Amino acid sequence: MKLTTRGRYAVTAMLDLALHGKEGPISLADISSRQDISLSYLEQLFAKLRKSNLVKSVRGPGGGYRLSRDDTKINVADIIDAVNESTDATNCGGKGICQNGEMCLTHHLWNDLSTQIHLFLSGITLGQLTQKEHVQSICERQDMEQLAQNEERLALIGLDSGNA
Amino acid sequence: MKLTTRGRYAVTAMLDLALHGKEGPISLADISSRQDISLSYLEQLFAKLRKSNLVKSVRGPGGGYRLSRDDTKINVADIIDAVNESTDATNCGGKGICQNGEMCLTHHLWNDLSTQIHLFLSGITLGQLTQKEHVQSICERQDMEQLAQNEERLALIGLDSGNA
DNA sequence: AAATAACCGACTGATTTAGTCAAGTAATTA
DNA sequence: TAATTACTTGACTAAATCAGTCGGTTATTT
Ligand code: FES
Ligand code: FES
Repeated sequence: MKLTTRGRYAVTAMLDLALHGKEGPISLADISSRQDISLSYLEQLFAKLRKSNLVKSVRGPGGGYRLSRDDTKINVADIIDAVNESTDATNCGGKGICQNGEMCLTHHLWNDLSTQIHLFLSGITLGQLTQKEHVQSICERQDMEQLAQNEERLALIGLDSGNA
Repeated sequence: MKLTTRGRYAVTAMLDLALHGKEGPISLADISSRQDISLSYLEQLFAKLRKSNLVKSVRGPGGGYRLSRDDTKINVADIIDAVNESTDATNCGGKGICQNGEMCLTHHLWNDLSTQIHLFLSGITLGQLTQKEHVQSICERQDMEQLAQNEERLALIGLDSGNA
């Protein structure tokens, strides 16, 4: 079992995609500004997500990423697996060979924990998450913040071109 | 959420203690040989377990460690916490302040996962584990192996003193 | 006194994380 | 077709963490 910022970022970014990608692809720059995740790091993560067939990319201006299937068909465990963070809690990878070929004392315990975690995470789809009202309210807040940032940026550009 | 060899070793060692410590303290050397865990590393782990009041130590010859309370009163989550591997899956430590002070999109998800994991692990006591028949059979196997090793060792010592 | 076993702190090599950087490739649009 | 935009790829890095070692100290028993 491993759950670090990487897996959390991946799920967050995918949820952002599910929330905003209803029409047309979303650029990583957008996700980066809304979710405060480094653009370069997102690129790394989306390379893996694409290899696992969870997203499709569209190049060129106006391009970006879209989910490769319906958001009700993508669950959280899928995403975590895709970025190489397993939900397996055993040391042996489920093989029961910890103690030079033999099974260690606690193998069954970690195995049970693994199935527990996997059941939970694979039972939650992006579609379900988008329906939760706390997710929707946070999403709205983030949209507002991004809008404000854009206006600031535009104002700055206006000043710059005025001065230049 | 973090679960590495450290937490697994700690639980394994504590279970070994529950299984063998019915009468008298058990030395770390014993646990080390039965469970194939480095003695020095065990010392490190037991320092933490002692600080968390899960074990009591007895110094001197014949000394070792014993559980500081009944094995039905110690659960797996206790042990994992003691060696600094938390069962918390959030990034913010449950505070909801991931995104510069505000709550991130996926906070609730990780929070739910955390309670899920904690419920599971805190519901399993060492006492329960010692009752499981697969644990008992592995325990027997390990006892046999240790016995065999000791005999080998004694035989070697016998030869050595014969030659010296 | 000698043996035993816990205690302590510093140290290490290897791995992993989170993140950056720079060069490249593909698709639009003017 | 040229310029632009945005994804793609791979190499690189600083910092953190892990698993484990080592040497020495203290307490207890025989
Ligand atoms: S965790 Fe599977 S054998 Fe130890
Ligand atoms: S995990 Fe709690 S706010 Fe992000």
